[in-house]
Amino acid sequence: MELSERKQKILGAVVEQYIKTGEPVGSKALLNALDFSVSSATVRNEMAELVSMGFLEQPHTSAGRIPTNEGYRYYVDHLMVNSTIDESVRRRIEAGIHSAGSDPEKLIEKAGAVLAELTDCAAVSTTPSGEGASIKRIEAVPVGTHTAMIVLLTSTGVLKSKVCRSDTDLSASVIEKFYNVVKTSFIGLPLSSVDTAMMQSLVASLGSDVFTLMPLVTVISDLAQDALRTEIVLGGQSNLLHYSNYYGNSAYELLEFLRRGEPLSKLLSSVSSQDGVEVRIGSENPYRQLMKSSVIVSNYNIDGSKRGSIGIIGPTRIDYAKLIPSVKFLTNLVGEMLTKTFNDE
Amino acid sequence: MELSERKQKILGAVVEQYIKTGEPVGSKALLNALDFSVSSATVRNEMAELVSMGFLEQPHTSAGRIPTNEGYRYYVDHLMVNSTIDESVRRRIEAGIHSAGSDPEKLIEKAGAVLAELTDCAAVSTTPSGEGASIKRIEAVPVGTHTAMIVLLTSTGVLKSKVCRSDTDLSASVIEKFYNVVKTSFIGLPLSSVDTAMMQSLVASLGSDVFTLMPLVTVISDLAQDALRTEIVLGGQSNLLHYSNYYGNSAYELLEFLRRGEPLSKLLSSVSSQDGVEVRIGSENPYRQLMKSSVIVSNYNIDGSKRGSIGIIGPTRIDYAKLIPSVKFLTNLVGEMLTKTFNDE
DNA sequence: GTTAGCACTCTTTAACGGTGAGTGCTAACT
DNA sequence: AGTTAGCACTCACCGTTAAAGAGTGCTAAC
Repeated sequence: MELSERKQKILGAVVEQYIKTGEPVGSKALLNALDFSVSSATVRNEMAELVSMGFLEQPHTSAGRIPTNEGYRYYVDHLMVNSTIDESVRRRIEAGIHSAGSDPEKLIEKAGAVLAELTDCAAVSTTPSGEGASIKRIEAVPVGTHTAMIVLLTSTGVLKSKVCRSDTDLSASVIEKFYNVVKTSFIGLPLSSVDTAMMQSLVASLGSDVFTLMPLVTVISDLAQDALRTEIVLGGQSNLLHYSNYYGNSAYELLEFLRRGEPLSKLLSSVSSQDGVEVRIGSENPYRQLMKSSVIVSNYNIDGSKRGSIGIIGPTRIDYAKLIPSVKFLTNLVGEMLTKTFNDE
Repeated sequence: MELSERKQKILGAVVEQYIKTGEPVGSKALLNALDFSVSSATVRNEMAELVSMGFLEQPHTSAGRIPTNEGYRYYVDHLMVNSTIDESVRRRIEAGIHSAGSDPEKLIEKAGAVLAELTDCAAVSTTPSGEGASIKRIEAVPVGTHTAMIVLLTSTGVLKSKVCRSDTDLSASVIEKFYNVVKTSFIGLPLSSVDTAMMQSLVASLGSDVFTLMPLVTVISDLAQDALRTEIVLGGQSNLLHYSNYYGNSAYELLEFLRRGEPLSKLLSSVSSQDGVEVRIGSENPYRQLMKSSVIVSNYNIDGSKRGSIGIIGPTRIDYAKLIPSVKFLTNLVGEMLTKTFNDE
C-alpha cells in the first residue's frame, strides 16, 4: 500500500501523539505537530482517507482518530525512526546485567527485571535453550545411605540437580560403578541424544547392575530433559496495572495468560531467527488475551547462534521508537555476556 | 468487651453475610439468617449499638452495615466455628504437595501455588530457615581451567551452588588442598558460624595458599550466608485482581508491596512461634498497603521446631471459617513432608 | 423490652439539556 | 485539482434533576 508523503507524515504524527497522550487526536491538535502548514480541513480529508484505508479509526463519530493495528504496523515498518538509546538507560541496563553474576538463569531473570522496570511493561524471557549443548560433567553427591544428589553440568554452563532415592545401599562400590557408566555413556553426549532409545540400550548393557544403578541413571535422563527445556521467566507483570484504564477488567485475564506461560512459550519460539527485533501488534498475536497488547521481542545469540529471546509486553500504544532500541541493546548485551561465560574456560 | 448472646448472633450473621455477598447488610436481610425471630426494628436497635461499640460501621447513613476490623476480630476470636476441611480440598492439597518432589524450596513454592489457587488469594511463604542447619558436604566441580562450581549441601537438604573464578590455574593439587581445608574447617560446622571472624582466622591459617584458595573459600562463605537466609516465595498475586472492585486502584500498590518482599518478610517473621494459625486483620498489619487486607498465616515445623511460614493475603472480607483450617492443614502437611525428608538418611 | 409505623437520608439510575470537540460536506478560492 | 473557510451535525461528557428503593432512626404504642 502506497501512501503519499503527506499521508505518511500525518499518520506518523497521529501515532506519536496518541502514544504520548492516550487520547484520540483531532485535526486541529495535529497542526502543531506537522512541519508543513495546511488547514485543519485538509488534514481532515487526509485522515478520512486513512480511515477508509484501515490505518486509523474513530472511537465514535465525533471523536479524533486513533491508530488501528495496521496503522501501528505501518508506523513501525516505514515511519518510525529508532531513537538512539539514552545514556542513562544504557547505564541502567549495563549495571543491572553486570550485577547478576554468572549463572545464566539468574542473568536472564535479572535482564527481564531491568527491562520491565525500564519500560514499565511486563517482561518475558526464555532461558538459554539446551539445544546443541552436551553433558560436561556428572557428579553423585551422597546425602544419606539411600539417597544421593545427582548434579549435571552442561557445556553451556547450566547446572541442574536432583535428589535421587534408591532401595539399595549406595555404597562406595555402587557409586564407582555409576561413575564408570557415566564416563563411558554420558560424558560428552549431546543432551538431545539422552532419549528413551538411548536409555533402553543402556539398560540392556548394564547387566545385573541394572537394579542398583537404574534409579541413578534415570535421574540423569530427567536432568538432561530438564536442561534441554527452556523456561519462561516473567517479570514486572504488575506494571501492566498502570494501564488499567486501557485494559479495563481484562487485566486479570492478561496476567493469568502470562502466568500460565505455555502459550507464551510458543509465541516466543516463533520469533524468526533473524537478527533484528520482532514486533507483534495486537491481533497479530494469535491469542485473544493479547488483542490489545503489543509484543517487542528479540533473540539473544550465543556464539552467533540463537539461544533464547527476551521481550516486553505492553499496550499497543507503547513507545515503539524508544523501546525497540532498548530491547535490542539488552539482548545484544545478554548475548555477549553469555558468550563470554561459555568460552571462558 | 462483653456482648449479649443476641448481639453475638447478630454480629456473626452480619459478618458471614457480608463475607458471602460483599454488600452492606441491612436489618431485614438479617432476619432470615437468624435462628430466632424478632422484628427488624429490634435488629436495628442492636445494630445501632454494635456500631457505637465499634464492631460495625455504615458506608453512609442509609445503607446496611459492614463489619469493622474490630468486628472481624471479634468474629474470628469468639464467634466463628472452623468448618471442617472439605474432602476434595484435602485431596487437592495432598496431590499438589506430593507432586512437588523432595527439593524443599520447590515444595514450598508448590505449596504456595496450591494454596493460592484454592483460596483465590495471594500466597506468601518463607523457605525453611537455615538456622540450626550445618554444612554436610562441599564439592568443587571444575568447569574450566580457571573456574569451578562450588556446591554446598546443608544438613537440612538444601543445595546451593555458585560458580567461582580464580586467577590461578585450578590444578588437581589446588583442588586437593581445597578439600583438605573443607574437611578440617567446614564440614559439620553450623551455617551460622561461618562469619567474618571465622573467615579471618581461616585466612590466617592458610599460609601461602591463601591466594589460590581464597576465591574458593570466599564462595563457601557466600553460599553459607545464602543457605541461612530465608526467601520469600509469592504465588497467585493476580488472584487479588478478582477483588479489584474492593481494592479499587490501590491494587497496583498492593501488588508492588508484595513484590518488594522485604516488609513481608518482617511481617511473617513476627508470627508468634505458637502452634496455631495467626490472623491479622486490616490495620492490625503495620503497613499502609495492607489496610484493607487480611493475612492468615501459620508456621510449619520441622522436627517440632518452627522453620518457616505459609500464609495467604486477601481482602478483609475473606472467608475465615473456611480458609483458616486450609492454611493449618497445609502447613502441617508441609512440616511433615519436610521432616520426613530431613530424617530420611 | 419489643414492635409497628413513618418520616428521613442517601445511593443509584435514568432522563435531560447544555457544552464543546471534532467531524463531514459543500461551496468558494487559487 | 487541490485547498480552504464555513457550517450543520454528531456524540461523549458533565452537571442537574427526578424518581425509585433500600435502609435507617425515632416515636409511640404494645
